[in-house]
Amino acid sequence: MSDETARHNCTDCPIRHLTDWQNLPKKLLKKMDRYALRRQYELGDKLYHQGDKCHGLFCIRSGFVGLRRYDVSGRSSLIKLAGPGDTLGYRALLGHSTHSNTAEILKASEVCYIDRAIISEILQNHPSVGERFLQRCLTDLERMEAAYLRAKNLTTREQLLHFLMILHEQFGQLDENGCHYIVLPIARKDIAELIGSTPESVSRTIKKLETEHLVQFEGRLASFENLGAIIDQIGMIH
Amino acid sequence: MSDETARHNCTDCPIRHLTDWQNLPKKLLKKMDRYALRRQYELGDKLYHQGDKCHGLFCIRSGFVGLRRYDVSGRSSLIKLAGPGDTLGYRALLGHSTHSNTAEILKASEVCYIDRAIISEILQNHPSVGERFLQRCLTDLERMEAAYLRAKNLTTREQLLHFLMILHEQFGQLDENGCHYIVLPIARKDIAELIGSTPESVSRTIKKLETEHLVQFEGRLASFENLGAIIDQIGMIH
DNA sequence: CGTCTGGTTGATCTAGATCAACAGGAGTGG
DNA sequence: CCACTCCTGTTGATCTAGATCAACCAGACG
Repeated sequence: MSDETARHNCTDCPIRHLTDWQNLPKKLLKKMDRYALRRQYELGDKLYHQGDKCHGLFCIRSGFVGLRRYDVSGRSSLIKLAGPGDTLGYRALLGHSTHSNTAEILKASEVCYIDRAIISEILQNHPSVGERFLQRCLTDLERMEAAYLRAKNLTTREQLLHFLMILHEQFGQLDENGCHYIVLPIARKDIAELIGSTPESVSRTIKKLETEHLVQFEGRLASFENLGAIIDQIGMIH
Repeated sequence: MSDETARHNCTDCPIRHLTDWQNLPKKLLKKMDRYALRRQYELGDKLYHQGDKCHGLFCIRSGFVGLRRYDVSGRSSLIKLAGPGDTLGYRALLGHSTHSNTAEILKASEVCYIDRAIISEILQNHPSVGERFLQRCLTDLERMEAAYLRAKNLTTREQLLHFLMILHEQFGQLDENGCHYIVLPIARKDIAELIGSTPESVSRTIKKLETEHLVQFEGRLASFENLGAIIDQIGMIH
C-alpha cells in the first residue's frame, strides 16, 4: 500500500457518472470533497477484512477489487469482482454490522475512502441517498441470486464464457483487425475462484475454447474470434 | 385456490412478532387492518409469477411457499423457502420492477395480501418502515451470499444436513422419548431443487444418513438420533 | 544463478447426474 | 370391488464433469 494519501475531489471525479453518487446535489458533493481521501493500492492489499468493524465507504476509481470470504476451514471463495465506480462497504455501514467479506486488491487500484461520519450525516439529512442505497441493495440481491443460479446450473465452460462476456460488455475493445478483445484484469486462479472452479479446470477449458476457435488467449489478452457463437452458447442471462 | 377471501386483523395476528410488522405503531396496524385480505391456498397454487407486475405484498401466516425461478430452457430452481412470518414481494415493490421469481405454494398455506397502495402510503409517511425493509434487504443479501457459498462448496450430503438443521432450529420438536424430530414441510423433489440436487441423490443420501444412524426417516418425519454428531459434521454457518 | 509464483499438462478418482425400472398409495371411473 | 392411471419415492446401472495429485515449464526477481 502506498504511503501517500491525498485529498480527493469528488465533484470533478471523471468516473462519478459510474458511481452511486452520480446524482448527488452539488452541495453534498462539496461536503464530500472536504473528507474524501484517495490512495493507491497494490495487488494483495486489503481494504478491510472479514469481521472488521466498518469505518467508512470505499469508492473504486480504477483497478479491480475482489470480495473474498474465508470459511471456517480457511478455504476462500471470491464472491464478486468490483471495478471502477463501485462502492464497497455499504452493507456493513447501513446494517450496523461488521464486514462479512474481505476486500482484496486483485489489480493495482486507486480507491477513495469516505468516513462513516460524513456518510451518516448525509443519510440523515438526505433520505434520497438512503433510497439510492436501498436500490443498490436490491440490485445486488438480484445479481447475487443470478450468481447463485449460475453456480448451481452452469458448467465450468458456461461460467467462464459468461465471465468473459460480462467483461466484454464493460471493457470490450476493438483491435486494428476489427476483432473484439479484452484484457483480463485478474489472475487465472482468481478467475477459478470466482466461477467456482480450479486453476487446472480453467486452464483446460481455455484450451478447449481455443481449439474450437471461440476465443484466443495470449497471457491476459483474450480475443473473441466468434462472438456470435459464444452468445449462442450461453443464454446471456445477466 | 379457495374462493373465500376474508378480511384479516393484523393488529391481533398471532404471528405478528415473527413478521416485518412486529414494531409497527398501533395507528398503522389499524390502517392495515382495513385493507389486509387473508386467503387459503393449496399445494401448487401461485401467489405471483416470475415477470408479473407487483400489486402488493404477501405475508405468510401458515404453511410454506417456495420462490422458484425458471431459466430460458424451462428448468426451474427453488431459490428459497418462505414460512410463517415471511413477507414476499417487497423486492419488486420497492424496486419498481416485476417479480423475478414465482411464489409457489409448497404446502397448504394461509396468506395475507396487502395492496401496494396502502404500503406506499405507509412508506411515504413513515420512513422507519422503509428503514425496516432496507434492513430486511441487507439480511436477505447476506443469506443469499451464504447460500451461494454453500452451493459452491458443500456436498449434497452437507447441504441436506444443513437444510435439516435449519428446519430443526425453527420447528424442531421433542417426542415422548426425548428425541428431536421435525416434519418435513415439502416434498423430496422440492428438497432436491432447494439444495441443488436431484430426487435420486437426495434419496440415496437419506439412506446413507439412516445407515449411519444420524437421522431416521419415515415419510416426512425425520428424527435426529445424534444431533451432536450432525452439528460436528457441518460448521453450521447459517 | 537459484528460487518463487503462475500457469499448463497428464493421470487418476469420485460425487453425483442421468437413464431406466419398479413399488406403494391415492384417486377415479367402470 | 377391481382395473386403471397418476404421482412420489426408491433402487440399480452407467457415465461424465471436474476435483485432486503430481510433474513441469517459463518469467520475474533478488
